Amino acid sequence: MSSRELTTTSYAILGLLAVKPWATYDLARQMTRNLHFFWPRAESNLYAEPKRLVADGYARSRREATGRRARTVYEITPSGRKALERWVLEPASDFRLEAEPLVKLMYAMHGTKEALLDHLHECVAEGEARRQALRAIFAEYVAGDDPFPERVHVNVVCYRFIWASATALRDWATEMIGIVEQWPGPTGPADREPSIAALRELLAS
Amino acid sequence: MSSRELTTTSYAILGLLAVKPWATYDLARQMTRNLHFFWPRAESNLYAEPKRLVADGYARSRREATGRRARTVYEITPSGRKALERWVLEPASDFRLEAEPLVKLMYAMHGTKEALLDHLHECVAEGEARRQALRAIFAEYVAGDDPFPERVHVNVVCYRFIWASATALRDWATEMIGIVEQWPGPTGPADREPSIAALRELLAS
DNA sequence: TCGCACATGTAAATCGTTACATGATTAT
DNA sequence: ATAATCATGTAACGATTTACATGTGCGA
Repeated sequence: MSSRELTTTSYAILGLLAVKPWATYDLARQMTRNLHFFWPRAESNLYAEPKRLVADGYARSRREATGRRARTVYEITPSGRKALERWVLEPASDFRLEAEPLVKLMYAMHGTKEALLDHLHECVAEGEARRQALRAIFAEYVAGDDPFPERVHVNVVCYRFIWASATALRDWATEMIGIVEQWPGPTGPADREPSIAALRELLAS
Repeated sequence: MSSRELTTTSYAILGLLAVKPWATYDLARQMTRNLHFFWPRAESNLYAEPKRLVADGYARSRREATGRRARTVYEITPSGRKALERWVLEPASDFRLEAEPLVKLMYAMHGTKEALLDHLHECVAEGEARRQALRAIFAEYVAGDDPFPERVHVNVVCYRFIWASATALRDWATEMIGIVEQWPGPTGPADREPSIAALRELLAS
């Protein structure tokens, strides 16, 4: 009962526990599979978080044996359920995007045109990779293989956002590659007009 | 010369210093105005970072007076310039999105339908707000008011990504509102078919 | 002259990551 | 039998944030 403020990561785990009891490893699996797209956390952190939930009285743990091996299974408590319900009703904090590739792009003039294009190709690859990962998940749903049918509709709402983001990333990068390829170098074209024209077009949209 | 590894935030500041010398406050301004979209950091951190750059020999500081008031102006060193050039050539780390609203959506079934819709409306608002902020910036560029014309083309490449993301966010949330409004409650429709159909459509695209 | 926004930080707390560690299981 | 990878952590470090602190200039 250390009564600290729970973090979003805590609630992410707690939300999983609200569905059913999980072993730590499966919690981590589930997190990296689903929430990783919009709440990425290191695995070690996922192993630590349930312990904190127990310390705060939001979860209970019990030891089980799988074969020769001990595993800890966590289960949500009524108090945990209440905390979760309270939390989802509160307003959420803003989206937060950290995009190092964009920072590098921003300072691309201090590098080479090839490096600039490399970064953009990386963006295309990342967008494409996410779409692939999502395709695999979607296929399971379509095949009826999803473990929690009662959650399908909410999950799909989330997935559609990730899909849209990944697609936007890929398409943007693809278009930018076409443009940058025509620059004489990373310092760009002497003429600012095409860039300004692009902005004018966005303003009109 | 503490020779620690620089962080992305260090390079973000360093990149600004590569353009011209800045006072701390103006650095912070510039960061919140431009880079905040894809590299958000607390202001206090932005005040601390230049000091670290000086300690590492990547920047020099000098005191100036504006009226009665002292201000510290930072300037990049040749060593700093070299570090920056090296950095932009290295591969970038992945995009990282942290979206608490989506986490709350994911566990929306433990709340009310109104809360769910509130979160979605917040998403629309956030997308719209970003578009507005960008519009203001674009207008300056179009009017020819931008301070660093030689950087226009790279900046526009970045802006176009932010614009696309903000638009995708807004459009997704708008569409989801339409769908969720027809649910009987946060536990969603009894029928999973519409959700699955949406996935099928995405798979085909 | 009162208050508010500007301008510039500092100190402490903390969430999270990196790097390591180790036994168990499975494939070759 | 060996290697790989699964499963489960721990400990230390550190970047960043939160909360505080403080003086300045300006508008009403």
